[in-house]
Amino acid sequence: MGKKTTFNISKSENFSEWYSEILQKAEVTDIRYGVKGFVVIRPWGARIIDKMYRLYESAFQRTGHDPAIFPTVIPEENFKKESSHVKGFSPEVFWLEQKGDEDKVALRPTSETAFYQMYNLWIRSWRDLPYKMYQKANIFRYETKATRPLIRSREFLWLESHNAFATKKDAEAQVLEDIRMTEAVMHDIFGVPFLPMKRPQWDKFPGAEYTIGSDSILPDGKIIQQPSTHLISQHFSEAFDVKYVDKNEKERLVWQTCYGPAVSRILASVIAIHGDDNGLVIPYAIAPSQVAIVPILKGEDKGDKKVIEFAEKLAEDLFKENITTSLDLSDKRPGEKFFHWEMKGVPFRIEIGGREIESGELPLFIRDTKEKISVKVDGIAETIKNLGAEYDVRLIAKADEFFSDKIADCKTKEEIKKALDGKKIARFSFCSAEERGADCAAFVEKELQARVMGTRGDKKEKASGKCLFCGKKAGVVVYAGKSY
RNA sequence: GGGGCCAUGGUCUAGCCUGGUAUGAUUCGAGGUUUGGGACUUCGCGACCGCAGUUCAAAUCUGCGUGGCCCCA
Repeated sequence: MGKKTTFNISKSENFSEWYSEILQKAEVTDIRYGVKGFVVIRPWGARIIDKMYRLYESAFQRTGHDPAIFPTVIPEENFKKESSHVKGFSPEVFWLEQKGDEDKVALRPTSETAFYQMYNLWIRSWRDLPYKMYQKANIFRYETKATRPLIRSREFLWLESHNAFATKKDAEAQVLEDIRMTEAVMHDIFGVPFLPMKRPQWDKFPGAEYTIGSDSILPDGKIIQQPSTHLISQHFSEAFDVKYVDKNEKERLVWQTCYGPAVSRILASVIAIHGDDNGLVIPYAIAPSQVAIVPILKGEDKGDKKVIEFAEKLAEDLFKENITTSLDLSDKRPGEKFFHWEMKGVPFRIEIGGREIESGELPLFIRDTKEKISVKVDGIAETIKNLGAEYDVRLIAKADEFFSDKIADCKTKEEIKKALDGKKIARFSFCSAEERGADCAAFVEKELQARVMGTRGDKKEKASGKCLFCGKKAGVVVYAGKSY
């Protein structure tokens, strides 16, 4: 076996460089486009993203959301209607100057102010509610901090839902449904573990009553915010005058929520969490190619034609069963092909030579465990599907294990520091997640270079003792970590 | 928000201090020998980030711009 490794850098030793290198080597992205914060997503990455979108969209539709496609630009007037929203987003908006007297327009940094203008027209009666709609969109934010491909780009790919309800209770139930959707898709399919964190008041979405973000962690111990859901209550319905007539013929403002999973950023987590020093490891459910077929060729005169025919038929049969394959007929040597498809993160590899045609047994290599087993040609599609399901269960379990180990309970500042230095998330008692806790949070940032992520959004955790920073009675249990 | 480092064929890299024909590997294309875990070989294509300045002469020195990476807040 060759001594060469695929990467110069190991993921555990230097995640940052490993990440840059894997994106390039596996042809996921290309950073040479030449505009800061904008990257090209190459076919291998685009195919993963395509599958992720399909799965996420089907989850939206199953939960009663309708698709829509809104313009990329937002009129300046709309954008400015909700005051805290303007204030929060203004610094990162790309503005487009138009010709002549036409008003300037914003490249959407999020689309509340696009949707709600129309909701004002579309929502008339209690019969229209709940009103649940989503779109697949490119979003533009002028990030000033260091940009990283997929992790923090100035243009990213996401889905955003904007929902309207008759009551606050209904809206709050939607927030919980959003968290369940994150669990069902991002965790249960893509294998990205997270904590639903209710953001402190000083860190909520501009225009929201409260925000629940899904925080995941990368191998370097840094927190990455994944989908967030927001109860925006009536802040926008007031600004955009989105009203309905209730059963008693009274006009009422709707209660609203919004939710935004960034698919391109989730891909960053997928790559970071599952990948290893041999390259990508992609869950079976979203792998661009689920099986690589490598024919072992020995020369025209030694039956290559039969081997190729056999391999082509196998690819065809698997295709009919909705299993995507890559049949590698290039003239590289087998060993090189093996390494190539491993690096690309294809879950399974099948080798086919004269021996296999004789025996009807195919060697099947499994990417994550790197073991080679033997499978029968008969019923192979079924076998692969079963192995694929097991494959994903294994990846998710491994990711969960990695994640569960990352939360450290801390009783002193020193313990918090130790947790953070050990690339972990610190959990500790804290005075308050309301505005009055902001000073202590600023202290955490300054002294520990960490961000208070918030309190659990899915359950209550009981605080005890005093806040470690101001000494007042602790009211909440918060989580803090180094942030991207 | 502040600071540092860097930019040479597709990729990685030598040369830069001390200005004068740009090094090597890999990739890519063509051929041959090969093919059950990264083969070998011959030939070929291909580069000094942009603009300005200094100079007889700039990859090399200076300034500005653009892009990338890292550290700190």
